[in-house]
Amino acid sequence: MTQSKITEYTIAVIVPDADFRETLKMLFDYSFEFEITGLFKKVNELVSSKTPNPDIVLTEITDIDEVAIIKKIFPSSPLVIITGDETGERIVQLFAAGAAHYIFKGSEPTVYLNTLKEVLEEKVKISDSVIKSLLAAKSSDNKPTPEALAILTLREKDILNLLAKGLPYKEIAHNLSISIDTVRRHCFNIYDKLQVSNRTEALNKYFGK
Amino acid sequence: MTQSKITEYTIAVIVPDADFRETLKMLFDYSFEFEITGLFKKVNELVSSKTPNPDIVLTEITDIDEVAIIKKIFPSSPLVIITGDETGERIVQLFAAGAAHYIFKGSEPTVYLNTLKEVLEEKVKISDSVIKSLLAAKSSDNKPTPEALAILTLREKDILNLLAKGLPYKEIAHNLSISIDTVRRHCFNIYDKLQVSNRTEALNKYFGK
DNA sequence: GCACAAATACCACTTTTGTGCTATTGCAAA
DNA sequence: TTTGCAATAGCACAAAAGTGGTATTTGTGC
Repeated sequence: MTQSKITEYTIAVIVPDADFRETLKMLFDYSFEFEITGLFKKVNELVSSKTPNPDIVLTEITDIDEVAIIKKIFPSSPLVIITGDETGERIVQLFAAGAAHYIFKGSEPTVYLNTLKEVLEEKVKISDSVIKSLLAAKSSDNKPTPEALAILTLREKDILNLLAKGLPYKEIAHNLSISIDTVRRHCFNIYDKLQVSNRTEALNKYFGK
Repeated sequence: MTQSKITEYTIAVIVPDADFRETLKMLFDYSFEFEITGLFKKVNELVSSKTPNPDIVLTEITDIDEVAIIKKIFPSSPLVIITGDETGERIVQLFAAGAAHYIFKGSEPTVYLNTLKEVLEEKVKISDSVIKSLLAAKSSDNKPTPEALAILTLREKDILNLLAKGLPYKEIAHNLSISIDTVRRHCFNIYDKLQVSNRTEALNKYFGK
């Protein structure tokens, strides 16, 4: 007596942990809706495989560039990330990298299945424009702190903006048509005022990290 | 001869400025897709009205508390905010208050119509959990460029993150319990891969300026 | 006119970085 | 099994950055 599945979605799973991977395999094997067409430990396994495009991809990988690679291999398959990161520091980047949704690792099996189905049925979707807006909004937080702005002179800000480009003293000097020693002097004064001891720290402090 | 509208969405508009409100009224009156079912100057006008739930709400109000009130009155209607120059923290807060999207005030009429349609048709939506994550992630926002991500090894990324703090070799070495020479080697390899010649340039390239 | 800050400049010195070599170990893919 | 890369480490030298001192010019405010 065979059991026929009603709505069957193909799913690719990339999960490093062996036990967890097996658990997920069982979950999908016993579900009526999903059929695993690819089960991988790491992204590079996926790279060298010739797995056909699944309807959806589920992965525990949270490294941004690896997520990007998965997205490159299956550009049209929605990508769901399993994460234990409660603070969600990386979540923005994960969405930016192409994730469609995410699931907390400790969630119940039904949460996994329901979230995946929701994503597939397009009930939840985040538009690129919204993501862009959010990222843009966040990056424009990188404005100088008021205190820092107040204590630096105009010229010091000029210098700082050139420091931000990674230019060496010599080029800053040439750029502003002043002597290298003057640039050094300005830098020294900047570090002194911001109470830091090198370029990177100064930039972090001035531009808000 | 009457003109029948094809897809007609109901829309509520809350805009303080009289001229602008009239402009929007005209825009929607002449559009085929929207029918204004509520036109208000302020939020308290909306409160005392008995306007039925519209398909979508458009408002110029950017005060977080008032936005929250609108959201309370029409909990199921997506809310689109018209904003002049709001950047940074504020936009994230607007999303947190329940906004589905926003439009810059100076935008072309078609931008208004298209954005509203996008919100309605694409089910553009951000879940609360994502908003919380975004708020939590805040300033610790580093978004490496995909190309840069692909070529750096895990260890090199470790190093880069410490470089970003402005730490000298010595402290990076101590931090990772490896020798200074190894740190120098990693840095050299990083610069080589990113095709830059110092820390600041590397950080700009990797973290997207 | 004088005081003061900002911008300029030079010198000397130390520390940190950046670059070019070589070389070993371990792991994973071909 | 061999090949290749990641990670480790050492050494030497050149280049740049950072720190201290002093000093001149210029413009603004009192």
